Amino acid sequence: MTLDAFLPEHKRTIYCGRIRPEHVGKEVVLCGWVHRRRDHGGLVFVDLRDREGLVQVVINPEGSAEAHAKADALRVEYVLSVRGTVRRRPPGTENPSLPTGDVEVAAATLAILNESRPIPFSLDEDSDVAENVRLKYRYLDLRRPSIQAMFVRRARLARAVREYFFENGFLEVETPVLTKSTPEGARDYLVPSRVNPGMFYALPQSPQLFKQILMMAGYDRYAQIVKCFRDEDLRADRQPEFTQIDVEMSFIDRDDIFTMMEGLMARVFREVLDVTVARPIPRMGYREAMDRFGVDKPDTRFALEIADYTGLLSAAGFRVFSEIAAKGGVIRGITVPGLAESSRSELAALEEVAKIGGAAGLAWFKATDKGLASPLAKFFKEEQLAALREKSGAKAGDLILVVADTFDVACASLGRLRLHLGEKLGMIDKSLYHLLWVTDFPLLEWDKEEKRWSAMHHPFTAPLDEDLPLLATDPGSVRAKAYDMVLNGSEIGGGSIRIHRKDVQSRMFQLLDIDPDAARLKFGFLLEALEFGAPPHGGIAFGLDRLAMIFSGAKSLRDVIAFPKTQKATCLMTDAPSMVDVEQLRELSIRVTVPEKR
RNA sequence: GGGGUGGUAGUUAAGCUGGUUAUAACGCCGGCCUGUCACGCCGGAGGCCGCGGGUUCAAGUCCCGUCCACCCCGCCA
Repeated sequence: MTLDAFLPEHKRTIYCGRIRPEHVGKEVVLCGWVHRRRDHGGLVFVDLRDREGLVQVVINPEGSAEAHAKADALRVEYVLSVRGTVRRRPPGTENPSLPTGDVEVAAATLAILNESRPIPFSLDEDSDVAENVRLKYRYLDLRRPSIQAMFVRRARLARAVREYFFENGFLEVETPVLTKSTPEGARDYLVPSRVNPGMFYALPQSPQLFKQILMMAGYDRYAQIVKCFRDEDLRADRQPEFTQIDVEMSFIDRDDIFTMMEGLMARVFREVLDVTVARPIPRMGYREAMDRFGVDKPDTRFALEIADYTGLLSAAGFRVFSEIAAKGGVIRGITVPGLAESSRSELAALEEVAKIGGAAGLAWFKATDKGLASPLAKFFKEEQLAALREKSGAKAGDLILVVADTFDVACASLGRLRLHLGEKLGMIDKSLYHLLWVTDFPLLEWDKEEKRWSAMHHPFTAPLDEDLPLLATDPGSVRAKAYDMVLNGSEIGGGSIRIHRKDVQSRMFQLLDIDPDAARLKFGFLLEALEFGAPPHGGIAFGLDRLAMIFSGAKSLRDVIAFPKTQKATCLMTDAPSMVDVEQLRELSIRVTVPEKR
């Protein structure tokens, strides 16, 4: 078949999805894809689709014999330009499920600008297609209206962010993508330097050091929407390249960051979702979050909080419990409403959930009219059981689930169990958006494998002033001026007030067991900059992709990234990564040590 | 590195304890059809059952290995 050339008269005058009764009588030119064709032999209906939606085009042999002759060849996803007149649909043929359903376009001329092979999967919204197929033909998947809606929303989000920072006097400064590999943190993506054989750049895990340097350079308020790269294993909410809303400010303390960022949240929630954010956003200490919810990013849309029974259940009775308590462990539990009738297998399933968090087992107590029923009941005194029931607040019909283990394991297991049950029992109101600041994170955490302290946030995070003396005596209990923003149980941002004094920074490196020579080699420029008048400063970075994901109700980051990577960090559309020419490698002074497959 | 789920036509799935020619729906191709909108009606084509090996008279089905996709743990300052 011969295709029509794209002539000036084929240029669009209006989007398909924008046509309304107010356009009745007007001549329009539409450009779009054939979403569906209904050929009645005589009359042909074509649903023409573009970015803004779809509209029904009617091709009548009596109206335009030429257009009708062409219509016979039309297939799904052919690209058309249609000139025609908007008219009201005959009474009784309106389609109320379509925004354009009261009108249709009567085609006068029709240009077939391109044809399409039969598409490998249906673009219908209700068709459920395997993700690997969708990702291979990502350009087709991206045509789906619901996917396009996500990218429209994401673009609106990014625009709101830029406008907010612009209005508040922030400067957008670009930072390098080819930069220096730094120790600590995630694995780097490396880029070989051809002109410096044997040497490598790293792609930034974040522009952390550059934004701090910008503060030292006097740029005061910086914000950038920027790509970051981390070579770690993927998850539904983790991609190797992702986008941060990166922010840094000078001459500020934590409250200034909170206030400014609460303004940002209010702005984007208003612009993207038309939701009002209640300010100030609640704050919770890290320790409280762990105690009450078992995680540092609590979903506060529902209760089901964790209670501590260490004192209560370790005293005499059950030896497993008392031994764990004696070793410094904890005995904690959650009280689940209405689950006392759970079967053996249902309880076993809950135990499996707890085990993912590391728990060795899950104890349970069923609250009845008479008291607490449990295989463990015989190990405890009547008063203990009564006290447990009292403290748990369990009513008849409720189920108390108990984990006894180290603090970390108990938190991980019960936190996971809590989310699992909250979801399963429909305790989460999905229409809610709960924002929360989590503050006072530990400065350091003990790295069991390397047997040394490592920075929980990053090595440039300032300790709380009142905890400074503890640096020498009890580093593990030092809290940091670090904070995360949590939305519905998801970490959407995190930051800190930075160290701006060289002596404190040097002590930090000392604690982290980074010797002065190594520190100079890796961060020499930062340490030196600290000697030339570094202002007090701090900042934060938000995960733009994660925000877009939550705003769209997506289950995976891949849904809100136009060209995402698979779990093995490959791109099914381009087939990246791939082998390169030997000559390319020679130029880069690189030899590959992987044996060739077959 | 580890645990789990899945892989059968272009797509989505069925195929039980191994047993004639591997089913269905949608899509595709041909024909008919002037008010449909998941249009309808008639006819047709379409398969390396992910890949490799094994057990067996016989494997889509059982066993071993492997690849791919997804979820999770570790990892992610």
